[in-house]
Amino acid sequence: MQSTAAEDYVKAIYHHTEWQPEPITPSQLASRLGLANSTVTEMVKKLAAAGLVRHRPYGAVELTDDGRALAVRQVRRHRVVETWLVERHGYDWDEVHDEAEILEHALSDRLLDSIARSLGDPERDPHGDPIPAADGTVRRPDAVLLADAEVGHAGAVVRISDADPAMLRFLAGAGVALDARLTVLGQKPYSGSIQVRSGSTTIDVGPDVAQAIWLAA
Amino acid sequence: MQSTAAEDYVKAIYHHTEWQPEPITPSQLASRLGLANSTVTEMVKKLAAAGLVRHRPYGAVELTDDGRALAVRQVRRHRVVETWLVERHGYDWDEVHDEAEILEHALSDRLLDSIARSLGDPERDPHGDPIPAADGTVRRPDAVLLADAEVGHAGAVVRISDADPAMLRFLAGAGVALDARLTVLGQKPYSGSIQVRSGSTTIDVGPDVAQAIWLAA
DNA sequence: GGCATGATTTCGGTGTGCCGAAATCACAGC
DNA sequence: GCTGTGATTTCGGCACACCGAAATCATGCC
Ligand SMILES: [Mn+2]
Ligand SMILES: [Mn+2]
Ligand SMILES: [Mn+2]
Ligand SMILES: [Mn+2]
Repeated sequence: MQSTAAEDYVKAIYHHTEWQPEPITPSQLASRLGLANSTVTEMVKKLAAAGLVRHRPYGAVELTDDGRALAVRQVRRHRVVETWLVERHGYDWDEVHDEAEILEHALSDRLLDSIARSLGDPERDPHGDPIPAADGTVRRPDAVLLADAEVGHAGAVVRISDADPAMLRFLAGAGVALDARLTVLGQKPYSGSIQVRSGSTTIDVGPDVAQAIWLAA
Repeated sequence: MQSTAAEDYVKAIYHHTEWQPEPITPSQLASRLGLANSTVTEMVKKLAAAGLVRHRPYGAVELTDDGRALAVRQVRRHRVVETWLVERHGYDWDEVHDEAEILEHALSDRLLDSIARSLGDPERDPHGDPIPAADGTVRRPDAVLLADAEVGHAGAVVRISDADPAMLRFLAGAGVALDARLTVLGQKPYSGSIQVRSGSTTIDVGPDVAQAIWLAA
């Protein structure tokens, strides 16, 4: 059991607990992967038999140590590829995900490490997600979700979720990029949106965006 | 019908007629792909239904124009990847084939063309095989198989078959590389081998090698 | 023209990863 | 404690790419 499907499953499970620590349910996993619940149930059973995942019937799904190791490896591959596409091939940060999703399964370890080295062994990808080292080491920066940040909090943008390419294009247009310094000004009453200052301009960001941006703590 | 399997089938068919023009039989195709004859019969039927291949029962298999176009595209991808691995990632010419065999199915056209451009749009791969242009144009150099070359013939090595990695290592050790100038000295009686001069040294090459090296005409 | 032979095709079957519909379960609210 | 509800699992089935064994065919030789 080391198919590209298995790689995507463990990566999705890992991803779910990377920035907030709650185990993932089968239906969450199914919707993240775009698959039917029944498909996920069956595959989870196989992953459990292969020792990559722990799962008691009707419960959540958690990675074993082996599963986590495979996931970390896969996350490294994905993010190295995304970084390479942006740095060396002129892709925008909203264009890299789909290509990386395929390529991550097709590169040998040797080639992937060679690409990483040629990029100077970067520690984060174009969206600020940490790139695990070849030995599996992960360093995650201290960060606060913009939605959870207190009024007055100021800090550099450390990570932006790459889940929605359209949002990434919007943010790039609004001047919000990695390392941009943001200050939380406050809530707009009844609007559900947060006012943020970026340089000399003020932006209103809705709840979706506030759930996608992480600031240095 | 545009699966990685289909891509490999049309590539194998194309390959067979690239340097000598005889149509390929199902069993030749099977042995080249490492598959059972029955598997190939079935797949050829599907390829024919998809318009990539012409085939009457019990006959040979030929590419249609569509099939040829797909094959040329695939050959380009394979050879660009091989070149990239050698030029940019320190692979030896006997190490690139397997990695390219997988990667060729995983790169988008955009990324492949970007890689090709970064290499200066090379016209041949590490083994001297011509790399088709993005528009499908192919230029094959005038060449003679060493086995067919007349005594006294002298010319640069233009192509070496990459089918046998061990042979490639042997040849590299013997100083036979792309563009090396060889002179055919003659046959060794009863040995089945051909004497060749490379620079100041003389080499005896057996029939396998003589079938693998092409000299400028 | 008949026949042996090897190539080719047909046939039944496998493993993987997926699906929708039906059955089952956990749990929250009463 | 019962029950309704939504989540989860089970079940039957499909597409793809593959296999070995059995049947069929084309051909070349007598
Ligand atoms: Mn991504
Ligand atoms: Mn993937
Ligand atoms: Mn291939
Ligand atoms: Mn080659």
